[in-house]
Amino acid sequence: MSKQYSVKQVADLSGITVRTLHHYDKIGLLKPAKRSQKKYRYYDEDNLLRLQQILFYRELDFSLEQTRAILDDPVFDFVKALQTHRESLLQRHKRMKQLIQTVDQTLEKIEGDRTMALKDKDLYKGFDQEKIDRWNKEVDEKYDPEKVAESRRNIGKMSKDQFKDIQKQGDVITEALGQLMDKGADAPEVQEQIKLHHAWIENFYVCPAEMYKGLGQLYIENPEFTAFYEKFKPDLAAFMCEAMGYFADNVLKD
Amino acid sequence: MSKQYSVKQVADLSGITVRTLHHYDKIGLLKPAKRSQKKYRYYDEDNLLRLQQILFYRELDFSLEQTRAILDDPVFDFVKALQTHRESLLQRHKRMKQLIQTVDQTLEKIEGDRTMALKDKDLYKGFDQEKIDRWNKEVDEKYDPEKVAESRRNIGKMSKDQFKDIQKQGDVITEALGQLMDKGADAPEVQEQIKLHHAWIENFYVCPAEMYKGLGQLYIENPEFTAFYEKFKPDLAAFMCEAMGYFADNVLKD
DNA sequence: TCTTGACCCTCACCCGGCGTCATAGCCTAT
DNA sequence: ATAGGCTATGACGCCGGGTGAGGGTCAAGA
Repeated sequence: MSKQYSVKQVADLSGITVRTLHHYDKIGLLKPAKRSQKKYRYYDEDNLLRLQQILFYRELDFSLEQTRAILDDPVFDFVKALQTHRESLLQRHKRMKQLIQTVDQTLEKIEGDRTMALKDKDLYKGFDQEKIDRWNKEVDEKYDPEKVAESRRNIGKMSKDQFKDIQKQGDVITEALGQLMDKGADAPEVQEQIKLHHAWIENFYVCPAEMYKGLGQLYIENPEFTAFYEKFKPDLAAFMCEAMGYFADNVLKD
Repeated sequence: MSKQYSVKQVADLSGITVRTLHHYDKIGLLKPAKRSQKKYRYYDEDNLLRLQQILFYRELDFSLEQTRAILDDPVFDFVKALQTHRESLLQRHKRMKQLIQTVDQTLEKIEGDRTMALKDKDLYKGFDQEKIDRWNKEVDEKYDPEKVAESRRNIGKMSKDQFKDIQKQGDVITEALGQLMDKGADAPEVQEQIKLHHAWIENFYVCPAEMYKGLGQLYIENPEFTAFYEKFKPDLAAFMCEAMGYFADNVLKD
């Protein structure tokens, strides 16, 4: 009599979960060799072999149904199944490439918007292109990559509740700024809120003066952002941009 | 008052289904601007704009939840969302490449098995490598690509019932051969079943003598196939291989 | 012998992104 | 009035399991 294995043992040996074994049993993909009186599942060596094959095809992204078809009758077009599958993989591979390109283009466009804001709008006469380039470099080098990476990880780890909280905080600040639009962008009340806003932004990334200015420009250059702020109040985006510029120049002024 | 659009109109304009609009409404991703007394949904231009953005992110394979987060608060890390997403796309892209390579290797290995069967096993002394190569070419050219492609399409179109029927036919034939293992591989009864087997194989692909021989070899060389036939009877794979060889030489003999 | 803790079972709901009914109400044209 | 084309809601289904709940089983130690 050959060895027999419990669900847990098989799970541990193969690195899948017990639940998955239950699932494979239920859908008839891998039935245990024996069931004890008490309904315990016991697997034999053949079962393990079959499981290996199942996992092999799973690795290759075959569906469980396809896998079953192949294992139960490999003659039925084993090679062609592989070839067909290869085709579909190739398809998806191409798609991924396209998606990445599109994302890249979008990123470039946004980055372009920001640079444009700095370059063409003639708002920063004191900074020539060389300085801007140097600043870009500095941001890359100065803000310790480890810290940046860490803050990213933090964001990834944020719970949904934390996420919501922070979103609400942002909304409160924006709302407050909306109420202050009759004041000038340099009014103390406004600047107080902007200070909060800047602190809020720094929840997400280190944001020195020039970057904060750039962000303000982005608010009026990029429709996504503009639309968002217009929902609070008409022209809020422009107002914020101005207030943020003032704050960057007079308070942050790195 | 700006124009308003019914579900159907929006669906037709944007190329998605009405159901999808219902779904987006339910999950709060895209709420219609108005609901009539009778609960009919009416969308306005802003809704259409938002839908465009939703579809943009959908194109990029963002989840609806991510999309909602981005559209409802683009400030919350719009750029980083893109970058993170780019990472995950890149990951998947790499994975696809790997999968394709693995499939290719598997295909090569199988092809290798078959070639080995023809080349090393010294079973075909009459055919030198050159002839084998020529045969490979001929198969590629002779069997009208259109027909091959068509048969592939047919297999793809096969209903599940047809599929099952054909699988059963194959099992019946194999079973019958299992019962005949006490006869010689060249016995008339055996050869009769093998004839059926060959006809059955040609359901899937044109299978001239040499290919049929190769297939027989594959049955004993490739564990997938061997295991399958061993489940019917021990040594059935070897028996079939022999009988198939005999049939190829004496009946098909292209 | 009894208890503990690790293991096992089944049942059943959950995720995403909708497709696909079923059932019923509404609107318009003939 | 009747047909057909639109609309609504609600519920189940798909895939590949995750994640319990609620209860039974087993071996080892006190």
